[in-house]
Amino acid sequence: MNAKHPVRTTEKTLALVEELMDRGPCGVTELAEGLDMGKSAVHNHLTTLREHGYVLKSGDEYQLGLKFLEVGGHTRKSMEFYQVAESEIKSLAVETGELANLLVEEQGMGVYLMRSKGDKAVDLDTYAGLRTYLHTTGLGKAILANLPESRVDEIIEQRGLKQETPRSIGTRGELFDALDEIRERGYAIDDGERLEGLRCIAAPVKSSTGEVLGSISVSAPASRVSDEDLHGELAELVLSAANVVELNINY
Amino acid sequence: MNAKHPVRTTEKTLALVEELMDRGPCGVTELAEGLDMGKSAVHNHLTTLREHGYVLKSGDEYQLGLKFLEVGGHTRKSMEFYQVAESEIKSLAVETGELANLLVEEQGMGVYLMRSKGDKAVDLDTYAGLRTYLHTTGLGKAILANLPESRVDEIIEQRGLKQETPRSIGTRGELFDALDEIRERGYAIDDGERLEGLRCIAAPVKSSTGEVLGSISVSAPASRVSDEDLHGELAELVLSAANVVELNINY
DNA sequence: GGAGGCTGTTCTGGTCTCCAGAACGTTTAT
DNA sequence: ATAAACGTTCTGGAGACCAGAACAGCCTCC
Repeated sequence: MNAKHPVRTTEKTLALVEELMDRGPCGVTELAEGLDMGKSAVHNHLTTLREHGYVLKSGDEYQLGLKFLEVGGHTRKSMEFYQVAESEIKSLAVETGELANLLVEEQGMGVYLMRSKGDKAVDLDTYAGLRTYLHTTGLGKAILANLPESRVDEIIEQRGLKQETPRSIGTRGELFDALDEIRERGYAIDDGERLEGLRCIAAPVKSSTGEVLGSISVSAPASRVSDEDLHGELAELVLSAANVVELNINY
Repeated sequence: MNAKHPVRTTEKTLALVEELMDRGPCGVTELAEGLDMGKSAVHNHLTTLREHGYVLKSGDEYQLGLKFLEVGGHTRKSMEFYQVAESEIKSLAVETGELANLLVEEQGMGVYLMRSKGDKAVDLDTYAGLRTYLHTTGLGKAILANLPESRVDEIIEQRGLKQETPRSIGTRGELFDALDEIRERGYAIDDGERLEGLRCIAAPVKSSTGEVLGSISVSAPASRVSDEDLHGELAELVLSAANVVELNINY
């Protein structure tokens, strides 16, 4: 897992990118101080990134460019799972009028592939590409519930069980109990665990070999979703969408 | 513009990323040959990128990870123009039933920020993040028509006037004539210039200071769009959408 | 079955390059 | 005016990147 001979110069470039992402547009000096590097080094990295479209300069400020979106968009587009699920997520958003989401697991984290807003949908601070801990969302738990137990332990080891809110899962035992329940029921729910007042229902998508490919969810404010809705019509719509994706992937 | 002291190691990393994007999942040896580098160097770069989530490994193959989408998605989300235009593009897709697009200029190229499919929409090979030459699309020409003449010349100089199809603009004179017409009319059209049988109508979005922020378009197969539609109802819908975005941006 | 051809990975040290720090040219603030 | 910030350029010595060789697995094929 850990590189035997890491390329330190590349690591500096990546640190610079992260710093720019956190700070937004800013100057050379500020970046150099934040990264504990000399101004000239930061400047050299910035101009190099700029020549390749990864960084932009306006006036005396530098910021990230859309080249990352090009590479990321291309990567996403080449994923069969995304291609197949895209239209289904949109339909789900239209049918429910709420926010529909698509998540995959990567390196022990959940990555949102897309979100689609229905006409009543709440506007969360999620976006395509955002990473989350798997144990803190319904989408993530739906995936964890369909991974081998050993892999789940690996992920706990690697990423920990960060408690984002008082209600989120904090121990291995709690998590495995929750995953058992999800497997039995076929879908996961999140009742304000990530965000107060937000309810969420998520279903896994599995390949013909039983491997989990990702998960699909609908998020809605608790005020609009009763328990009967959640476990009734909403569950049916989400499960049905997941099923359609499964069928289309496996032909 | 050109870096005085480029960081060569970073340039190698970026070349590796591009190579992975072009080839898709592949092994160390193949990459090393394609890049004319030693296997060990490629391996070191790959493991470094992997530790930061930019590259994934499955079996003996390496491929790009979704970290690029995270950075790119974050960059896009932090653009006011995107935030404001997103819902309007979706509405436009629903109203017309066709494919609606959002483009911005960056470093002399057009970058698609998003596309939204209506229920009849054709499925083009565009995706969020894709770069195109500005002079080859209606979206790009709508932007060029609202840039200072000197900037347009800079862009021609930097990017050239690549002729993607026999119908696309090939000389500076042709381009400036086309831009004059667009300024007069208020919107740009593309009648099969980029793709045979595809018609496209695009309008610029300008800030209160008159600076062009990007452009909005609808693409549809020629079989569904008569000349009267194109310059009538469709033009009105696109111009109206652009106008709404302008109003929302300038408050 | 074992030899030979592929992989990806590790190791090494000589060469190339990255970068701290100093100096410069501008702009802003006092 | 003066000072203090900024971004940019320059330099050479310390340091790291990488070609090439060697290793450890796979396969395939007589």
